[in-house]
Amino acid sequence: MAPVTELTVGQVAMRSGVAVSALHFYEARGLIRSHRTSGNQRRYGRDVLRRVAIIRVAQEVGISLAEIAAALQSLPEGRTPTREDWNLLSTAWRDSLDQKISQLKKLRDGLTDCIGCGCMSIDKCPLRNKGDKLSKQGAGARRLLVER
Amino acid sequence: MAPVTELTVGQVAMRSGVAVSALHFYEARGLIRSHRTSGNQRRYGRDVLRRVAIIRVAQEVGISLAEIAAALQSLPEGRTPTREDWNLLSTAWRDSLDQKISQLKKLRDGLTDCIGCGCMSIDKCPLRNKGDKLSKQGAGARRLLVER
DNA sequence: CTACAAGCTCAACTTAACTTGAGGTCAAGC
DNA sequence: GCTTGACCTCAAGTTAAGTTGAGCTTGTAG
Repeated sequence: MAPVTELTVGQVAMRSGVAVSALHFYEARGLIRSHRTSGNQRRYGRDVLRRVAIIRVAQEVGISLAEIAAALQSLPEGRTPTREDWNLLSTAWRDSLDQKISQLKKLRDGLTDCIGCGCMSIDKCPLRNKGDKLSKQGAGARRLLVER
Repeated sequence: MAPVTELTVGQVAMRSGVAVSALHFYEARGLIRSHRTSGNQRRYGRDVLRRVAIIRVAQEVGISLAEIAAALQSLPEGRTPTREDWNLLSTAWRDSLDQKISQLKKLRDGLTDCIGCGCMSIDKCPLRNKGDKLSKQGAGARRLLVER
């Protein structure tokens, strides 16, 4: 099949809403890839748009570029991702996303519970109690957070 | 009523799992507060533990200290928060938390949908389509993200 | 009463994630 | 064929969120 139109860095920037400098940066970090024209300018395949979309959404919810990069490793470098490729990425991420979602819910509902239960002491707080298992199993850190 | 035991910075650090330096930092940023002994040492009320718990949980899900500080403004400085105080904080945050949760779900399920629908082009991706309303309403930025 | 762990302040360093700027190249329109 | 906007590289600056270290003070246990 005829190659779909390639995109310049400026076009990707415009379409994805990400600065050119950020795209350069992502490329340096291995999150996206381009090839070069004879004049050394970057050209991107269309799949870069979806990659950037995922990068931004993931970042927005507090996932670091390093983690995103790791997850994106499961996508192929050379070609447009297939259904199977997405499947790999999705399952690789599902756990950590589920975990983050449950943590957010806990924060949201935990606050509500604190109101409902009327507890004034941190020691009896339902938000706190979730972590108590943890506090017995290791150093002081991480309690109060959802179990990992 | 007799004042509940106050905590030193070291005790708060141990019980909350946060470094002493971080507590100093949070205080400098107005996220927590202490009073001083005659010897200029910090003393914290017990409510600081819950504050720190909330700070850490919120940070863990990608909320910045600035946002957390803003939310914590609704908690009283001088006394242990009442049910009413928590209520204010909770409702102030609920929207942004709900929004983040839905964004995370969109990321998680969006990936799955991409697999399910088999779409290979960003232009037809369900993850993408959510943002299309936005792309018509302003600059290029922010599309692909959940609407705010 | 003295040793020494725990505190204090302030400045400087660190990492992540970019942005800005300088100085130079490419390519599309007139 | 040249001008002008888009690109290129590389270095340095920026903001957030802390950490580390130096130099000095406090408070508690023996």
